[in-house]
Formats: sequence, structure tokens, C-alpha cells
Amino acid sequence: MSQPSQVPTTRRAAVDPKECSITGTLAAIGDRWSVLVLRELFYGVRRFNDIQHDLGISRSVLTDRLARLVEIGVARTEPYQEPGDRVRQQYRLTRKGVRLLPVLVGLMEWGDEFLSNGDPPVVLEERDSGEQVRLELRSTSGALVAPHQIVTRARRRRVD
Amino acid sequence: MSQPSQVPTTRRAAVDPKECSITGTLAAIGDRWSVLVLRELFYGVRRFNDIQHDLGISRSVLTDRLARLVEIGVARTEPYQEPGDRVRQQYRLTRKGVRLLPVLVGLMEWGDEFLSNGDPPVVLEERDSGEQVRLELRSTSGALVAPHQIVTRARRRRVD
DNA sequence: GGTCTGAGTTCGACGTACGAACTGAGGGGC
DNA sequence: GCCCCTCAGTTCGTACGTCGAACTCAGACC
Repeated sequence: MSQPSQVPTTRRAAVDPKECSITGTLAAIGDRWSVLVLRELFYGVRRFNDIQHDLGISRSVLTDRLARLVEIGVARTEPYQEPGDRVRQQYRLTRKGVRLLPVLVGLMEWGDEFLSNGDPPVVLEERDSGEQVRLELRSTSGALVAPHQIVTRARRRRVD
Repeated sequence: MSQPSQVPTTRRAAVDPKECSITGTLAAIGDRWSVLVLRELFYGVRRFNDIQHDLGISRSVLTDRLARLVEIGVARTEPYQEPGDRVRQQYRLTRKGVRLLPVLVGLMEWGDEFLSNGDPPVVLEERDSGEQVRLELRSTSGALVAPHQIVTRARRRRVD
């Protein structure tokens, strides 16, 4: 075929880009602000003005993102009422939203390692034990897997 | 304080948004195209035209993203040469880039579960054993941790 | 010299995100 | 009753990012 210097020369993805779940997830929540809003919800910030203040996001964009997150079922509104105040809406994650936590943890761990020099500004702990929580790649047999040991395989059909 | 219906009413993040590693990572690779380019590199697609064809990205944006990924040390260029052709550059992930794999896997697993109804178009396998690879949240003692059992704690300093 | 290919660059049109200011609904003070 | 407050969300003009298409450039082959 070809092997001019010593390069493996993979020319095309083994996977149809349209069939990859990454594409779909990015289409749903793959913009900067959506991810940051999700982070706020994970941190327990639930109110419009608090999120807007924390993130410095424009109000129009925040309105749009919250509506979108609710629309796709990642967040939901829930009424609340301060003592001398009318009923308002706050935002909380759904189970579907909580399942995005590994993505956020992945972003956090990478930033901790390469941007904060291994000195994490925030740590994740298990509520009861207080033990630190980390993200791990494991095979079905339970063994840790290094990232470079991983290969991809298309399950439906090859492209081209 | 306040507890009108039965709402916990967390008003502000326990974490300074500026000090969170998620913010930094998103600033580095947090746009849609960067993530998709990274996915291509993970899949082993290394050449400009191949990536451009797979993703349907405009050439100018791809040029910009590849340069950015190289600049921040996530990808690197590597010369290659087809038999009767001049030397050209291809792109490969660095170790720093490979460490972003958990983020991609997180995106993929969420899409598999909620967008593909648990029927994943692509599976990840360990190269040697062929066993399927999955992302897990575990505490330091090695126990699996459910996402809703996780709490965040700021390590440096609380905000206000 | 002419042509082919891969890897970009340039350019004008269009779309989306932005901040700032405005609206709207209900509660409280006086 | 009237004014003012807060929270939530909308409107609006501007600015920036993305797009496709066409162009450039370098080397190899004929």
C-alpha cells in the first residue's frame, strides 16, 4: 500500500461521523455556555440571577440555554417561594442531566492536570465517606485501561 | 434563613467560577469544532483533507482549530510522505491530547444512552483483550460512586 | 511546460452572541 | 392607592465567528 517513512497512514475514520454519539451529544449541549450552565446546576446554583451573576453570561443567552436544557430534558423547572415573595421558578438537573456529570468531571480533571499544575481548585467527594472521586476508564473485567490502549469499533456498518 | 415550601435554596456556588478547571478547559478546547477534530484524531484520522471531508468543516475553520490544538500542546504535526509525493504534515495527538479521551468517552456514553437508546454506534475496546471499555466514577477506595452521591468542595478559598 | 494533489489562505455574506436597556408581575412600605 | 423593589425574561443594535467558494502554493509526474 504505502509506507514511505514509517507512518501507519490511516486515511479515513473507521466510523461514520454521523453515527457517532459524540456528534449528537455536542449538538444537544455542546456549546460553551450550556456546559457552564450545567456546571452551575451541578454546583447547586438554581436561580436565573445567580447563574447569570456567576457566569457573567448575557441574560438573553441564559434564557435561551435554560429553555434548551429543559426542552431536551436535561434540566427542569421547579417552583420555589421566598418568605415574603411570590412564587418563582428555579432550575434543577434531571436524571438525564446528572448523567452528564462524567463529562464535566473529565473537563475538570484535565484542567486540574494541565492548567492548574495538578493543584485542583475544586475536588469531588463522595457525600457519605468524604473520599475523593475520580474518573476511570475500565474494561468489563474491572481492570484499569490506559487511554492509548483503547481502540474504536463501529457496531452498525462501516463507512465507504 | 428561608425555607418556604421545602426547597434547599442554594443561592450561590460554593466555588468561584473563575477558579474552576472546567472554565479553563472549555477556554482551551470548548468549542464544537475543536472537540470534533479531537474525535477525528482519536479515530486515527490525521490528514487535513480527510478531517475536513469527515466533518464537513470549512477549511478556514479547520486550519484555525488545528493550529490552536497544536499551540496548546494537544496535537502535534508530524511529517509523512506518500511514495511518489512530497513530504507533507499530518496531525497526531500528544499525551496531553490523549488525556482528553475521558471527556470524549463521556460525551459518547451519554449520547449512546439518551440519543441512541442504548444501542451504541461505536464501542470502545481494550486493544489487547478486546473487552469493552467504560467510564466510571470511583472513590479512592475503589468503590463505584453514583453521580448524585457526589459533592464539590473548594480547595483554595471560598467565594464571598 | 502543463497538470495533479494536498494543504492551506482569502473574501464577502450570513448567523449567532454580545451587553445594555427595557418590560412585566407580584409583594411590601407608607 | 401609589411608589418602589426584586427576579425573570425580552428586545435591540452591534460585533464577532462561521460558512462555502474560489484562489494560492509547492512539489512530483508526464
